[in-house]
Amino acid sequence: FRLSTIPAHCYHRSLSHFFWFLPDPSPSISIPITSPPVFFFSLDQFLVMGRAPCCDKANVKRGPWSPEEDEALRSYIQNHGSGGNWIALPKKAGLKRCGKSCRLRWLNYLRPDIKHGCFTKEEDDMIFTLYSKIGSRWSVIASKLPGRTDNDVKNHWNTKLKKRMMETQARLSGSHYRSSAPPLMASEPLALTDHSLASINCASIRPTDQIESQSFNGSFDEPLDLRVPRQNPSFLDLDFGSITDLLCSSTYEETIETIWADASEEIKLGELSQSVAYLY
DNA sequence: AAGGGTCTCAACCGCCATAAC
DNA sequence: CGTTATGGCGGTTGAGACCCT
Repeated sequence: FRLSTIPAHCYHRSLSHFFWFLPDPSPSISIPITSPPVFFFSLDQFLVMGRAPCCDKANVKRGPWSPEEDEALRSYIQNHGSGGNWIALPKKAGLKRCGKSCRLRWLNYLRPDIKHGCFTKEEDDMIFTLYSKIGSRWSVIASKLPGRTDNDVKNHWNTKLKKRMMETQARLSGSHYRSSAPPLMASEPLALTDHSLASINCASIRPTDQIESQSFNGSFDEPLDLRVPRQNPSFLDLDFGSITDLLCSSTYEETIETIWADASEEIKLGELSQSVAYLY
């Protein structure tokens, strides 16, 4: 058994060796009692428990926030900050809410720098561009749109932009742009995963000798230098402020196209697809 | 006006990474 | 060094608004 399966409000770490199971209906496991038991569970009850909840769900309010709750949360955070502990905050602020719920409400709605209202065309374009390159990493996308939250961006994508993209793709079907590249499916964009980020700099991409990375530590915000061999001896040296800058740059497209152009003779398509997929 | 379908978006769920112990 | 607590994130849900017939 793991202690994590016991609700947090039912035990204290220092008391963990006090647990005892009621014989209900008949115990198949017995645990030595080394000290007087302080809590009691039936085995059946224990076995169906999931992960420890972050709060006592029976005693927290759920659903939409009232203006009074908003004001209580806003005024508490403006006066005291979140204190780096959202779980403890609701009690201090006099709210009968789960800490996670308070965090979400503040970050997605109450924060003073939140931008409400319609998305601009520039914002839509940025979302399209980033989504096609990194997939549904909403927090990364939102970080490039001042005042927008990941939840906002996600909702906007799911309700409006996804539909628009499908329509565009349908209109363009038959186009052979980058036809030998791995297909970019609307529902399954090639994601820039942590593994793929690491791969830009690691041996797994080297067999193709297509991309050489001088410095990269796996973060979206760290400077990134790429050296891409071209068909003749020259190299295309690229310096980017960050991975995100690379993804948004026009040079990014050139980089990808260059790699594809160089693929024709020396590298098996499968290997190259792999490499370019990493870059995406 | 009614009611059924669709859209929107706030809120929740559950998993994962990592800090803390 | 193993375990737990917490924050962060993407996916999903559902109530209410809106639209259409």
